[in-house]
Amino acid sequence: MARPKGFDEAAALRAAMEAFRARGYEATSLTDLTRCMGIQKASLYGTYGDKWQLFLSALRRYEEVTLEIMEQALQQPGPVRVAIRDYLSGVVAESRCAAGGGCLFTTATVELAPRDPEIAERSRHYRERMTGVYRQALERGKATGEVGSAVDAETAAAFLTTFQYGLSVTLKTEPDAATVARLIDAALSVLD
Amino acid sequence: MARPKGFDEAAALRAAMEAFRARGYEATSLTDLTRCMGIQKASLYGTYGDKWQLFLSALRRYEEVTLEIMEQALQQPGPVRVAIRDYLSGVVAESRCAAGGGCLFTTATVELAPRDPEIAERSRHYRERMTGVYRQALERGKATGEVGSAVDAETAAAFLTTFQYGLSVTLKTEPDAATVARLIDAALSVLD
DNA sequence: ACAATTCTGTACCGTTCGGTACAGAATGAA
DNA sequence: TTCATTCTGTACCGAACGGTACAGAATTGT
Repeated sequence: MARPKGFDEAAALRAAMEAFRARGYEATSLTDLTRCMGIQKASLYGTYGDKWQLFLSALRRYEEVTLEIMEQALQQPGPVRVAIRDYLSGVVAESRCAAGGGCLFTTATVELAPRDPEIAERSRHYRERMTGVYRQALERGKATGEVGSAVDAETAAAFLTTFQYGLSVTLKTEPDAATVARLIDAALSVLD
Repeated sequence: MARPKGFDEAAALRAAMEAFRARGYEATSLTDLTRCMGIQKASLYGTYGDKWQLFLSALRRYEEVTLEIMEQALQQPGPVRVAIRDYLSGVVAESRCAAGGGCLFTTATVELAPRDPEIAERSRHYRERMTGVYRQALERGKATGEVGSAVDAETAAAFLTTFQYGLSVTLKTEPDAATVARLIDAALSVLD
């Protein structure tokens, strides 16, 4: 047929995702993207469409990847609180090693949701999925008696989602790991 | 001497602050600013300097205004938990009525802190001041026995600050007041 | 060899951006 | 009045942006 693509589509998309995570949508120029993705403009437009569609693709990928990680972490055997704490610690550590990382949905929500209904809708959808994963874990914890019976799983799950968003903002400027660990423990005391 | 300024400097700055709150720094163009501030470019540059300095001025003003409100709210007589809940409810309500509002520091932190050390520093400073106000209130609550003696005021205060940041992200897409109220109650259970 | 496709690289386009310059009207103090 | 200052309005600048076009090299199947 013809010459095959000379780059890894998934890897390039991952690189774009990292760039958007670090700098947001507007501040990430096409020059930034082509450089960090290791491809030329022509390849970018031919493969992903324009900048906006590339961003949406990165958002979709981020959603799938992070929710997969989250589900796996929270379904870990053992105490649910430990699973949640380890999961959040992992999020923190990952956000720290990826230079200027943080949650892509936090960035997208703050920067774009107020002026773009599609982003607002995707943001809502992501929040609901996250909350669902938390709720499932909390119900498991209530069944084993580990989580207090007075705790409403849906409310506590929504709380943890909101706390995680707050954490991703905090991580932009707070570098002290011990402080962050204490924050997580404080949040988990809601489950008493 | 000469013709006096024909507009209210403070009011114009407040208008700029609202614009930045709603759309962030990059997405707020000079055209947006001059329109919502009701002045011309020449007046803007003559009075506030360039766009960046105007943003810093808005940030400073936002810091003073919001911390003043927060201090007053948390020093209200009566139970501390009630004061905190009313304060957070007020933040939510205010963010809702100001179209596309939300916390200016949340926006600034997410959008600019990763690439601008000055914003990162100001963001840290603001966080510390907020945490300080919370801590003061919590220590008062511990003195009256209202807040559990097992609660560390500094940690709980930092937690509340982070939660408030999460709340400001949540408010970008979550319009249901009852849901938000439950989130606040859940967060306050940390003080048990 | 040939055709089809994708690559790299560069050049270019229209638009918008932040920022400046300037002309003329308005206003107030000396 | 006169002068200094600030206003409004418009026009303009250089730079950067997203996006397109195109030429030529490279790589595959037929």
